[in-house]
Order: sequence, then structure tokens, then C-alpha cells
Amino acid sequence: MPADAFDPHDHQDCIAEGLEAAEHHCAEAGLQFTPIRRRVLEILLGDHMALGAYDILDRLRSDGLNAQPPMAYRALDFLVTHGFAHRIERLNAFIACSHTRGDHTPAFLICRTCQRVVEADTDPDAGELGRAAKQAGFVIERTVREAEGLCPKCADAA
Amino acid sequence: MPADAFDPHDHQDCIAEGLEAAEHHCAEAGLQFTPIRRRVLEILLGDHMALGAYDILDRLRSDGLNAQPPMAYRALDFLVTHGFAHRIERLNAFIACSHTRGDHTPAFLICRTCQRVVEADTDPDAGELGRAAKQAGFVIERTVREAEGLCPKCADAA
DNA sequence: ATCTAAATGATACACTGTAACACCGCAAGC
DNA sequence: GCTTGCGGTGTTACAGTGTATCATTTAGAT
Repeated sequence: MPADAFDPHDHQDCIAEGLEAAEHHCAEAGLQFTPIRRRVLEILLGDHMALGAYDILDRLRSDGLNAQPPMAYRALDFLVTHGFAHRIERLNAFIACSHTRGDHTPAFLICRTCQRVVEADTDPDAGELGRAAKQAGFVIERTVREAEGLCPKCADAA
Repeated sequence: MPADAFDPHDHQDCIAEGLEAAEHHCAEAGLQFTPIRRRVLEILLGDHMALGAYDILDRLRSDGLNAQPPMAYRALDFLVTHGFAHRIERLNAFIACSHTRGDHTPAFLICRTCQRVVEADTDPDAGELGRAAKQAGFVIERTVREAEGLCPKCADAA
């Protein structure tokens, strides 16, 4: 289990595995894993921090591309739609998915000191949102669950 | 309990009570509940939908003010900081708080059809986020919990 | 009365995201 | 082969959201 991007780990594996999983899933599903989409996912997999669309754009440009905003947003839309990446609403930023593919309902832990973000999988109808929805008779279609605070390392340092 | 803004209710009461509660709390706490702040809260209390900062700005302008963006954002910052309003991250918008004052950890149910938003109070360390944080050793300072879907009325209609 | 801190007024700008259109490449079908 | 359609890319221009900065006013404290 990738319980923890807060823990040390061999990060090259994250990148390689993430890319391969996406490639495999696209092949299965008949999706086009184009060079741009692949490159954007690779950038996102590059660290466990959320990146803004314009950060992505800058990196594409340092690859030598004359990239404009729609290029980044299109690739990000693709990745988010198909579950290869997630949007962090609180940060207006994006992060590579660190779990197995398929529909899932992520929750995020955002460290305000080291900026790292960890993804955890959840049950959409559980938790406080599920409870509130049940009480109100509300039908949940999508959830946003994000916590800001301190990761173990940064909490110790403080 | 205001379990449900989805239910019919006398809305003038919402506005009057909300304003009075804020006024009272500001007096207690030595906060300045200035005309602009009061007016912005009144606008937010005007319905159970989230309003963007520029929606607020437009309404201030139709009051005859030559309002610029910082005016709306400052008032909203004040209201959010002191718990009279909340920011809905998913919508880049704001809504009046519908619960008693003091620190609390809201969750929101957002109807994608009628656009109404209901606030529920939660325990910051409970739910799926609390579970994930506990497992990772993460210290939660703030949470974002928002569900999009269908309110009872809109679900029936569909 | 004067001083100080907070709030407001105003300009300008930065960041985030999208509409619209032209173009390209490839696969499906005639 | 040809062409037709569709998804992806290249590009321009703009819309929406949020802030830094500085001047000015107001409200309270001494």
C-alpha cells in the first residue's frame, strides 16, 4: 500500500510504475496516451506535490514546446477524467493518482510546511459527508475531501 | 436545527437571525461589524446559494457603491475568518454560515441542479479524512468536505 | 487634541481557466 | 484511391478569480 508519500521510498519506481499503469490502462480502454499526455503525467509523477496548470506549462516550455494554456489544461482534463490524476480544489492544482485505476473517491492530506500531498482512498458514502447526505436525503455524485495540516515529519520538527 | 436549506422555510428569518447573531458576536468579541461587512453578509444570507466574489461585487455596485474587487474580498475574508461565512472551494464561491458561531468544521452538500448548498457540522477528526490522517500520522488543521450531487427535490424530479 | 491602528478607496496587476477557430493525421467506408 | 469524419494539437484572444500596494479616512485610546 502506498500508505504514505510522506515516507521515504524509491521515487523512480513511482514514475515508472505510474506511466506503465497508465499506458496499460489506455491500451485496454482504447484511449490515446499521446506524447503530451504522457509527458504531463510524467511531470506530475515527478514529485509528491501538487502542481498548478501553469507550473506544468512552464515545464512543457522548458522541453522546448511553444505551449499555451489550453495544451496543459487539455492534458490535465484527460488525466483527471480517466483517473490518472486528481485536482486538489484547495490548491487549484493537480497531482498524479497514486492508486490503482478505476473509479475511486480520493481524500487528500496536504502538508502546509513541506507541501507534499498524500492520497487516501475512501468510500464516497461514508464519513461525515455520507452521514450528512443520508440525513438530508442527498444523493452524492462526487466528493471533495481535503485536509490541510502537518505531515508526521513536519509536526515533529515543530 | 437547520438540517436543511433544501426544505421550505421562512427565509426572512434566516436573514434577520443571521445578521443579528453576527452583530451580537462582533459586539462580544470587539470586532467591527461595519456597514460593508454587514451588507455582504446580508447579500450572502439572501439565498441558500453560494455567490462568487464578483457576484457580491455586482450587488454592492447596484447599491450605488463604486466597489472594486478588494472591497468584496476584504469583507469576505472578515466573514470567513470569523466564521460568519464559508468558502466553497469547489465553486470558488462563498456562502453564509448557517450554524452557531465559534470554530466549527463544516461540510457542504451542493446540488448541481438547483445550485443550493446546505451546510452540516462535523467533527474535524472524524470521517474518512480523520481515518486517513490517523493512519498517516497527519495532524489536521483544516478540512474541506464538499459533496456534489442531487438534493432530495431534484433527485425526485429526475 | 493627537496619535495609532484598522478599515476603506483605488489602481494596477497576477494567477487560473476557457471559447473559438484553424490545422493535422488517421481510421472507416465507399 | 478518395473523402469524410473525428479526435487531438496549435494558436489567439479573452474571461474569471484573487492580490499587492499605496493613499486616505475613520474610530478609539491616551
